[in-house]
Amino acid sequence: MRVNHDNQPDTGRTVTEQARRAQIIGAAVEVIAEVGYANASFARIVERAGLSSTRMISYHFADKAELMSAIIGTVFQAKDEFLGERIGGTTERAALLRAYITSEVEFLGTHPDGALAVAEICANARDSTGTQMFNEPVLREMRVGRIERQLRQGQREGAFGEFDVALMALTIRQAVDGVATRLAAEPDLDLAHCGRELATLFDRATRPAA
Amino acid sequence: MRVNHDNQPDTGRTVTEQARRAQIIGAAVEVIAEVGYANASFARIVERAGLSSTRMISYHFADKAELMSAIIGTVFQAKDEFLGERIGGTTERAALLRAYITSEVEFLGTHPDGALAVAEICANARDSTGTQMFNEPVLREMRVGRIERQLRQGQREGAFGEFDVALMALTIRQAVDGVATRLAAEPDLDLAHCGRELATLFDRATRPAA
Amino acid sequence: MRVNHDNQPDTGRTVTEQARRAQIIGAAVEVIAEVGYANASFARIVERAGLSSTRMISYHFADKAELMSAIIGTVFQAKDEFLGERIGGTTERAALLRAYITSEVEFLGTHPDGALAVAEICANARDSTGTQMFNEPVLREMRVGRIERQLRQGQREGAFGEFDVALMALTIRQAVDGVATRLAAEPDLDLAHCGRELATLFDRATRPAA
Amino acid sequence: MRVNHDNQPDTGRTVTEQARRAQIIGAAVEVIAEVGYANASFARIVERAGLSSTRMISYHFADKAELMSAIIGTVFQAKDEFLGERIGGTTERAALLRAYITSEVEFLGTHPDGALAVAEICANARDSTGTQMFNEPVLREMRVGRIERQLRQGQREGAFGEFDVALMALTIRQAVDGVATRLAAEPDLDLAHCGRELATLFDRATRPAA
DNA sequence: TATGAATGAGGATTCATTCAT
DNA sequence: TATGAATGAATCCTCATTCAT
Repeated sequence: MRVNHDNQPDTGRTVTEQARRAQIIGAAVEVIAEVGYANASFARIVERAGLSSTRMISYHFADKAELMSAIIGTVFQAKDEFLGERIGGTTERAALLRAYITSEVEFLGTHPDGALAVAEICANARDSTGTQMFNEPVLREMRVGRIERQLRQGQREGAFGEFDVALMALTIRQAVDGVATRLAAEPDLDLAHCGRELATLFDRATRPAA
Repeated sequence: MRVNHDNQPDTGRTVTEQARRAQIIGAAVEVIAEVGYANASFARIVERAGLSSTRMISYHFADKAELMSAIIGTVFQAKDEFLGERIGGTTERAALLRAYITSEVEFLGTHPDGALAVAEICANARDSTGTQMFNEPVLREMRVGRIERQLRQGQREGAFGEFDVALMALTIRQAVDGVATRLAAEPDLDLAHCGRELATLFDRATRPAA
Repeated sequence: MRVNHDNQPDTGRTVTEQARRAQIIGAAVEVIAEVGYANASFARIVERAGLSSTRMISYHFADKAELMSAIIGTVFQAKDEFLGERIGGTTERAALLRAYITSEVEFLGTHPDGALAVAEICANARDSTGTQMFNEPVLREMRVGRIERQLRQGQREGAFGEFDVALMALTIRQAVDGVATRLAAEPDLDLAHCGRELATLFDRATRPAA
Repeated sequence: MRVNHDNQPDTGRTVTEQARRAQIIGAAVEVIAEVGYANASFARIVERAGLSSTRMISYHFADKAELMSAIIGTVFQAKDEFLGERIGGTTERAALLRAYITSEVEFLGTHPDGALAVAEICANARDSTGTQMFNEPVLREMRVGRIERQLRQGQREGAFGEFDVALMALTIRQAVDGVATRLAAEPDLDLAHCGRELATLFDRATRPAA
């Protein structure tokens, strides 16, 4: 039996182990995106992954919470790379916000299941007693930490007007998640258009008073 | 055994029946708001309602879907009344939008559980096979129908600038739902402030180009 | 509340009472024929009858067993009349047997649901502990009493050859019930043909040795 | 959790798995024979099998339908072997029919529960909506396929007279099933006698016209 | 003659998880 | 590194029946 299930990066894991985890994570992402968090049972996930028994999941992940954490970690890493490539050099605050929003939406096109799965997990992940799997501060940092810092810095520099940063950040996050959900129901959705529209929306909303 | 469970208004229901349904709906709303849709089992609901067995729910509602529909109906009716009183006479488009948004947020203060429960249901309500309980058009009409119509009319009248109406409406809805969720984690949240902030945010975002 | 539920003929019952019982019996017959004895719940029966609650059944019949008895009584009465008209004057033993079999099969055409329902009830009617609702001698008399007497009398008179009367009677009963079942799956079945074939079959089987 | 429940022969199953399935099948057969199909709940079956919870059945069989299929498969395999040994070399058509019928009845003596259980399942197996578990053609092949082929071939060769093959086959099947039922109520029934009687009955019924 | 309201027991099935090898 | 075997608790829902009016 494996000991030391943990949520660290793949330190100390063999290649096989990493591959199995990736396989399970991939299947779980697809299943969650398809049937929703509540119906994403271990049974459905192993079926999708082509594995023989749910025992495989329990073997590679300590419990459901760890699997969910691993999914979030995987998707966030992919998103960080994706955003890094697109936002990298941008320094001007307003341009940065535009770039951030369009990139987030663009990311939905390359990882539609991943983005949706993470949104589902964040919105629903609780254990059977109803208590959140991730505590509020962690959840908040994951969802809006980066945006909040950007907005706050922009305000400090005078690039943005006055507004409640936390609320603006939450609204941006919710807007992107909303597009992710809509994309699932409407696969032909024009994401580039959505990105531009949202960017313009929040550009207007954050612009300093004339 | 009761027959003819249906989702119609209380036509043809006795007072007792209506009272029991209201009691169950109330308990269900609280439970969903507290532990989330996925953990809102019949067992938890009857416990909260102080009833003897889950049989009581099955007796008064055909199935879980009908209970959820009834919850949505109840909350929407309350919200419609609430909004009606606050928006009633307003005719000017921009003021109407402001009033709509602040009223929606204000409603979260009077019915925090109801608003949260409806958001949870809309986001999660699927049967055990993973297929949505309410089909996409119905769901959409419930969530953003009213806002879309307001925005479209305002654009026609020149009160608003150019933007993708569907996307703007979705963003507004998601923003309000986001506040509902945050309110659950942070009961002291200043809703009046949130309402004003959101109203200003979307006022700026929809204003015609100077 | 009604007292004196009993399985007697309609003595002492008002016209309304009789009508309600007939309505319920009719619905029950249809439901049993359609979904089988095991799935013929009170709920399905009242739904078919267009009544408001299963309470109606419990009110007019002491319990499920009495309802089943009433169904059997009703169908048997109809069948007795039907057979009486067709067999009435026949005295010659072999002709009587032919007439009996063809009439039984012909009856399936006029009361397909009734015949099937009775067969289902006889085969399946047990309470929840698994013990038969009707005891063996009663059941046997209902199913093969008449045929056995005819066969025995015919043997005594030398009109038939030697065979085990009980077994022959059972085989005839089972044959007719088999046709009833097949008719349900194959509504266009040529019953007149089936009747002639079965009559010939058992004519040959019972004929005295040459 | 086990995946890949299927109704195939024991290919790919471990010995333990096969043993457990056999244990459950055996218990189910006894229970069905004793209390009838409708009352043969998972609870009763595990109790009879001496297992701890109904979960054991759900673990080894996908659902009730698969358990029923497995029972039918098991009993049919036993019967095929049994009939094979007794009928094997027989080529003459009339003798073959006699041998078939007597062997079928003799089989009731060695597997009274199995034969009765299969008859119960065939007659009653429907899901909760009332629709048959096995479709008509499959059911028919199981019950009368073999007899029909024998009769048809015999007619072609002139060993039998004229009659409706399907109806004769059905009557034979129903006759044997009738004996199985009667045996349950009357355990001392002389099966050898019954077999001879039925064989004679159908010999007379199928014999070519003099 | 009817019905509204309620009930306790039981139905099959699914859940994530654990033991032992 | 993997897996076969098992499990207790929980899921929603349906059953025929009873109480009180």
